[in-house]
Amino acid sequence: MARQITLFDFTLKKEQNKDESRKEEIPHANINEERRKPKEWIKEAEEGKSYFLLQVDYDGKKSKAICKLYDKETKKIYILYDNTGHKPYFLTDIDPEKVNKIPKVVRDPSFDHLETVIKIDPYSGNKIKLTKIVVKDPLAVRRMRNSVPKAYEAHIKYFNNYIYDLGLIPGLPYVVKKGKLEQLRPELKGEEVDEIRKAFADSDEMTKEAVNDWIPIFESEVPDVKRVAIDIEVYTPIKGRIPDPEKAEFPIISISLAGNDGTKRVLVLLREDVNSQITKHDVIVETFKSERELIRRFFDIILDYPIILTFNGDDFDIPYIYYRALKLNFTPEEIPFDIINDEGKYLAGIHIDLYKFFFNRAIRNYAFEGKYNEYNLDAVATALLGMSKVKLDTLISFLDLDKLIEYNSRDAEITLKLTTFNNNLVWKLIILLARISKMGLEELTRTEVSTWIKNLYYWEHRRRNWLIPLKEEILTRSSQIKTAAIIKGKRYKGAVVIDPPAGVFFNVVVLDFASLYPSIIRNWNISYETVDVENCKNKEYVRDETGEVLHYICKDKPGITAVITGLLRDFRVKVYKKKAKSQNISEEQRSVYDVVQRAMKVFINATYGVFGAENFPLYAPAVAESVTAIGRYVITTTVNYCRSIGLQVLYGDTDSMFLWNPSKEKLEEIIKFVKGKFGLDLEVDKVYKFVAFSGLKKNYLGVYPDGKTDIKGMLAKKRNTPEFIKKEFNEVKQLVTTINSPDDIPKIRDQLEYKIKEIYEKLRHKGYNLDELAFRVMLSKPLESYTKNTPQHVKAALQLRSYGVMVLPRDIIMFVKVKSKDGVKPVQLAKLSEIDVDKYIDAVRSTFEQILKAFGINWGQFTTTSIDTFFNISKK
DNA sequence: GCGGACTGCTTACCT
DNA sequence: ACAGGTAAGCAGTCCGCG
Repeated sequence: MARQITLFDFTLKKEQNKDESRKEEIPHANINEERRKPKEWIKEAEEGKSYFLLQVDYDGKKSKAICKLYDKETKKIYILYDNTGHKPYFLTDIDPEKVNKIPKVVRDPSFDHLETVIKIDPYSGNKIKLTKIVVKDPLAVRRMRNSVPKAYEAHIKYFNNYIYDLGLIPGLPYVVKKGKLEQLRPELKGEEVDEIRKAFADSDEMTKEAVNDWIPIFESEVPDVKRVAIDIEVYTPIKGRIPDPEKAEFPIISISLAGNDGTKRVLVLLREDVNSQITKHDVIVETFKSERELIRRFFDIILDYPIILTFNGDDFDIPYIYYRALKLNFTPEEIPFDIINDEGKYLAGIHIDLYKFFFNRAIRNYAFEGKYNEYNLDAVATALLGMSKVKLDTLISFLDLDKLIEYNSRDAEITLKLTTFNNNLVWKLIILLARISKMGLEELTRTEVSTWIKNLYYWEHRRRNWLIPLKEEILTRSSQIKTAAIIKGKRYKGAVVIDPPAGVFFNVVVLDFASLYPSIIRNWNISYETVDVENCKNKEYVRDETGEVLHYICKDKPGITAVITGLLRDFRVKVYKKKAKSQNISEEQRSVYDVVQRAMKVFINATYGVFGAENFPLYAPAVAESVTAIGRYVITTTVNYCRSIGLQVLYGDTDSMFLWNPSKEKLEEIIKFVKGKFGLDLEVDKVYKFVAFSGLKKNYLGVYPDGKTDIKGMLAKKRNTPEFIKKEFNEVKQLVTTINSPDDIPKIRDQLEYKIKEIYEKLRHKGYNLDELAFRVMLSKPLESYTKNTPQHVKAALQLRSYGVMVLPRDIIMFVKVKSKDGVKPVQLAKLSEIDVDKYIDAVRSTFEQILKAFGINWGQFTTTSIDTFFNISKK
């Protein structure tokens, strides 16, 4: 979590040799293996009742898969043990007789039996015979898979394998019939079905077939599952030391709970060391004389909830509670938590750590469009809810109980709200993502988008009875790369960026290709099993913008990636984006459809990228390279066409074109051209009153007719730019938005000049405070890992550490530039008087130059001579 | 011993 | 562990220089 380091963040310098002390501190460090949880935390599901499937797990004691189901009526979670006799297995391409001769397989105590199965080869479409090695427990697969020459589908987690084989979809409603789960389909109105049919009228047969299966995923109701957010506060005698959960050496002084059933509760420990007077609160406050009683009460309350939400609970709250409870002599059987692989497991239901979910890059960029760029609770809540944590000017340990209750309860409230705001947007998003990826909630919220996509594709392979190919088998076909990346260390060439002029241009229309890469994947039938494959009758060559042939695509049958991406894209564009804007339905319904289209966007946009990612199990560099090559070909051809009909293309990046004052007719002409030539949709994305280009790529200020602005890439936008520069730039921006025609520009030039002189003077006179002057840079890794050089923020962090402050990865280091050996000092240790003013003038200069250049002003014109003149005058 | 040209590292952005 | 492209600022190195 990105912490803001405050002056209170001190820790003992002796922390270093903590390894030895740690071992003694954990009395239960080795009992993980034999620790057992005989208590039945969850009841079994009943025959004939309907439930929502939330997750599938493996129960080691019963050696069975278990489904975790939610009942809307009782608001409780139930489990259903597997009744189909499903067992773990993997596949191999040798005959059963040969497998029988491998002792490491057939002599293993967990070996069960062999079967011959028929699968379809994704490349040829032919049926192939394989031997299925069935075992009694999932760990046996790991032991055996290296004993056969080729082991297929041997790296899939058992519970996911179970989901694929039974065709389950987490997040959908099911009814228990004869002990098995049967999907309940939503009822659709006739016109809704018609609308969907229409959207896929021109699609291939394979897609049409699949559409029916996807409808429940998008249309089934999302249940508002009962859940509670929790947050704990721990007493810390030493300033700023973050308590170590495994040691759990300090008492839990307060636990807050906020439920979507209206619960607002704080359990607080009465203490001698602070004022324990408690006045009125809008939450229920329960006080405890002993910490043990407090924790016991906490366990009692949460057992009513099927879902627990935390913010960073995997790394802090849950393990702290767990180890602290053990320390207070709770037996493991009394604690409804367990810590497995750095995850806090809630044994009576499901625990979702929202920190991990909001940190997920795909969620940040595609679902929330970069609305937050720091990932602590305060930053995310401020950006999404407009609500922040209670500000403190002292340590938690010193707060009187009234303030502690207020602080603690706010955190739980915010955490809950992160899932309930905008009609449960985030909750619905999580469920939609679970349905699309076919993953249980706990795994989904803790993994990145490549895992989601992998799971979606594995599930789809199994549905078609396709054999999931080995990584090597894909790479023998689609690993050839033909282009060189511009950036050192990258594997292949990416997108085109057109060099923009510097200047102010009025009436700029931005056209962009609607989901360019996904559309290319769909229209060109791109997939791992269609690019550069042997035995192909119907080939289409992939040419980039230079006309060079890079790869070929096989058109004999639809590619799985093209089908799935195309289906999601068409559902999104033709059905759900429209529904999200429809005036015929309620605001609440519209917001549901907006969530649906956002969830799709995540998968659609990330699909191209994963095929170029080495760790993705279906990694196929030729696939990724084909997509960008076709992208370059498409945009280059279109830009040339624009220019041929007399339009001025000012700028473009990947899939966009900035046109200067185009006529409606010509716009329509281009759109028609693109549709006809490529079958792609080109759309008017934005219309600017004017755009101020700095002359740099990915760097401009666009102003809309109503005065609203878009700033892209400019220094003034970057998080690490000091606040005072951002503030001053903002004022300049306000000035600039008032411009309505080229005639207004000279007046603005004078005002810009004056403004900069003002800043210059204020700097010289130390008119800004240290916080405003601070550069804020994130530490991306542990201090020791900066071995190649020592950047400034690392220097500042080192100073902090030698002063006794703990610094961790993802911390934001605030430092100022000073005239000293290092050239920097952390704000906490700096004085205003030692600021290196010249360095700040440089920073002001580079930030403002980006806008000045657009207005044709040269910094040197008025700074070197005229600023000095200005000062000579003002000094008089 | 020092400065300029250069490369590499790091961070933060854009699509 | 989705991708590549662009920019800024600094760290560090090499080279030349009586």
